[in-house]
Amino acid sequence: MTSSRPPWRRLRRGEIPKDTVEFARWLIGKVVVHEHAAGVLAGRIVETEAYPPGDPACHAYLGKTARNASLFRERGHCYVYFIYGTWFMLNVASAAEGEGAGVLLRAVEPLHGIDIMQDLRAVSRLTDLARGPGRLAQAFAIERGLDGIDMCKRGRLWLAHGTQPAGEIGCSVRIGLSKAADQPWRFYERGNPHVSGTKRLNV
DNA sequence: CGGCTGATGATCT
DNA sequence: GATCATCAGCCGG
Repeated sequence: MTSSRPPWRRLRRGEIPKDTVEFARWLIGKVVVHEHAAGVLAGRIVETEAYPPGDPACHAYLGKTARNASLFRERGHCYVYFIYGTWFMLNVASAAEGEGAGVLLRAVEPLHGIDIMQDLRAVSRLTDLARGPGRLAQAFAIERGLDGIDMCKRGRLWLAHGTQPAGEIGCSVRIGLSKAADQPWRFYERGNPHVSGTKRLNV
């Protein structure tokens, strides 16, 4: 691609499903774009997890704080947080203003800016670039400064429709939780090698 | 391939 | 002081 504008069609807030779990499923096959200083980074979303209102595992569950404030914004805003002393996680708020819920982007298939992602991650294998939420954030140069951005508007970080529709979508329990670990709120594109998790979760 | 473990720092109690 | 929506590296089968 040259210097022209990225080709993907931006998501409108009005077309986002209002139900968080439905939204997580719907996001499979959509595209996330970061207009980074080094160039445009884009990937096709292949794995998500829903953290709906009232879910004990949702960061909004215990109420609004400085860290999780973005989760309480209108659906479509991003929520970036730092965890395990090393990793950022990229989420999309999924509820009405003030309600508090979100969808974690767990893995993408790199589409554009792959050479930049390889520099950011220091790995060359395509399937190691953004398979897992921490890796995704690293490959996409996601950091604190991006927290709260409206991903339905023109800007540094936004969501778009894919050019390739989602394939068959699988569902499993969420990964890495101690609370509400039995809810089937993880979604992934079946057979896609960029999906994280163990073999038995990806049936 | 699956299972385990140490690293690492912000956040909240 | 505990917890944490993880990862890379290592080990055994």
